[in-house]
Amino acid sequence: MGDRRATEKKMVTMHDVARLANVSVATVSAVINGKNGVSAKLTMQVKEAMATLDYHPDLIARSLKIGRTHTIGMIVPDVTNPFHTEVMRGVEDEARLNGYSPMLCNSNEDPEQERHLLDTLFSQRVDGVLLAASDSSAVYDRLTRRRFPIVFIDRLPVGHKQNAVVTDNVGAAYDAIKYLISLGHERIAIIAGHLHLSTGSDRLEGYRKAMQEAHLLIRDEYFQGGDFQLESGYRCGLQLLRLADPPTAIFSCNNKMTLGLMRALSESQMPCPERVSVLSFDDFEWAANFSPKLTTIAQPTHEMGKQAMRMLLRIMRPDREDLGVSEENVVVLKAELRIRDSTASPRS
Amino acid sequence: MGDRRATEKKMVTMHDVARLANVSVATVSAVINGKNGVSAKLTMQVKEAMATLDYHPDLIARSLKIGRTHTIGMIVPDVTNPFHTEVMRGVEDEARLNGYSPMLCNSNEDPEQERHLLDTLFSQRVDGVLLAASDSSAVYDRLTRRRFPIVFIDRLPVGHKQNAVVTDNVGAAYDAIKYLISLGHERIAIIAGHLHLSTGSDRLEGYRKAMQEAHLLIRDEYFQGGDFQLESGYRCGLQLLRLADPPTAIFSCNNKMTLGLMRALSESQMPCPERVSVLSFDDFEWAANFSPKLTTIAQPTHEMGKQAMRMLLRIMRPDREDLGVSEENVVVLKAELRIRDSTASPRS
DNA sequence: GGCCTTGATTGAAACGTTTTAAACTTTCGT
DNA sequence: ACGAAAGTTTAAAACGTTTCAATCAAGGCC
Repeated sequence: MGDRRATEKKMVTMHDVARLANVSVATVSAVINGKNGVSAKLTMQVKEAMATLDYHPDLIARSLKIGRTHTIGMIVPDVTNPFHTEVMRGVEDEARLNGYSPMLCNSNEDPEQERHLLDTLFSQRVDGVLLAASDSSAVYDRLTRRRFPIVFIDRLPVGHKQNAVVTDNVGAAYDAIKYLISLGHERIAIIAGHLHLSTGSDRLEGYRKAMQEAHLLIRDEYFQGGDFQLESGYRCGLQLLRLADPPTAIFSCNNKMTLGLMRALSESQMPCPERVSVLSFDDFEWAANFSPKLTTIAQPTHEMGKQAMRMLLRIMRPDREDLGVSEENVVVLKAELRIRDSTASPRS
Repeated sequence: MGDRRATEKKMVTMHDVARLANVSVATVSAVINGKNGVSAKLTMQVKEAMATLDYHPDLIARSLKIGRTHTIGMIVPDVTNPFHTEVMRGVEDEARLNGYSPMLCNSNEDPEQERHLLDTLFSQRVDGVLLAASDSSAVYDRLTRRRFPIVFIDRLPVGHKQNAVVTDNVGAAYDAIKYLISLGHERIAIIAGHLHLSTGSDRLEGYRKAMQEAHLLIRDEYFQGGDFQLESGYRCGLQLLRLADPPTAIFSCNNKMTLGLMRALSESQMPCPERVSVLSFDDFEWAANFSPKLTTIAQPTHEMGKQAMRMLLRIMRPDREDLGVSEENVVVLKAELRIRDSTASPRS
């Protein structure tokens, strides 16, 4: 033990195993991959050799050879948003169950970075990607032209309805607004998200539908365009509260914006729900401990991740002849309204 | 366009580029890697060829050849915990800045799964890993023996103090308890985390130190052992509240357990801070909107991620002769006490 | 015009696997 | 005993890069 170089970093390879087991690399490969046709004796020898050398197969080399990496990419706009990590959990469970490793990436709600991530993932030869989009449709086209396996999750560019698993956003928003109306609200405002994304536009549509059906006026100043980030919720909230004729209820289109909105409310000393009701998309662990406890629309996050991963697995299967069949390939999940203390009848 | 197989999935390779550019693959490789010594003319030809073919280098093949993947693994016990995703953000920023792609994995606070993840990452030949440990020291030894680049982050098995970036947990806990004492509390309980992890034992130690220094009794029944999960916070909370002589203040050792604790409080109709004060480790975006607004210990999450990634980069550098130098290689960051409304003087 | 030097270009050998086809065994029917 | 058939084992050719060493072209110097 004197001549070892300090920086030795040699990996133990199949050849080492083969040598120790007095066997060819082909045989080693065969036992690793569980091929039958290897005698019990050699199998044993190989297994022992692997154990004593603590051999770990080089997945890089294997991937290069077989052309698949058993790795998938998952791009979300914000890892610190519990909604996305919860669906990530669903994805992960289903992925590992099928021998895939997901790699989570963060686009920061930035189309530029999203494109960059897609390029990187592509270069890393992931077998497919799950995408909670931040961009408009351009990217999608580029990839789909290459028949690259991709499944949209939660949000997708408006106009595309393929390979996606999403919540029934218009239905959920519609039900939520109807609930507010049933409480007696008429001056209902909305803090919307990015309108070029399905989550943004669909939730707005649900709002519109419910309002129109109740013959309620949708005032221009009650529509506030946010961007799903905390800061925009705060800004939009202040705008609404400053109005001469402020709304009695506010529908916020995601959890982060709701958080901003609540800050705006408390800074403005505007009691909720006494003076203004708040109803928010996205339930989260903390919602029930909020002050006040938040009425939310809970999406089936874990299920969403699971379903998306399943769809991706289906698409990635090399033996797919089903591409021409043009099944719609869209899974729509139902959301659930969780009524708590942030909503009440107006002027009660 | 009639003879194309439906399942054609041919990647465009360096050879294709070389052929189109009338050049050898070596030249293509040279221009891709920005080596000098390629004429302007050929450089141009190659770049054009790459563009028209929309060539993306195969990182798998490259990795196999050069023996590095420019990928690192990051294992956290719970992706849905905002603390961990915030440090992940720091890691990510620093990693991408240096050309590394982090892959996030979830051990679910399960040593078994953590071991499995480490094996997988190792087989995937990541260049290093960042680990928020769930296991005791065994794993660490195995890896360190192979000189595998690893940096512990936030939490590490007790007894190990190498290659880690952590918060000054004992200091932070000590200050927090001193603050409670200064408010006049004497019956102070703790909901601790896993004691085989540094975050668990160090925070307990800080608590002990402050109590002893103030000559306050540490009653057995005021110590509750949790496991950093929501459920355990709830359970321990109920235990404490049921005591004949309940504490006037509770120190909860992480955000998830605090959430459980708050549920226990509200179910038991125990007003906070009137009857019992709550002080929690881990600040998070929602803490200030909690009911009541939570007094917390805020760790520098983003900074933590950044520093850890930096340390890993240092360790991964192949030209490291500094291993013998045996520098302690531990970064300790200061936390900050954020006083809000969940703490008050007793019986006020 | 020969001879060196310098710089640009390329052929071919790796990297650690999988896989095909060929080369060995053995068994067995005749 | 002989050959066919069946069952094991292996040599060698990929996979798409990088890189070393060798080739080639072009000046520069006497």
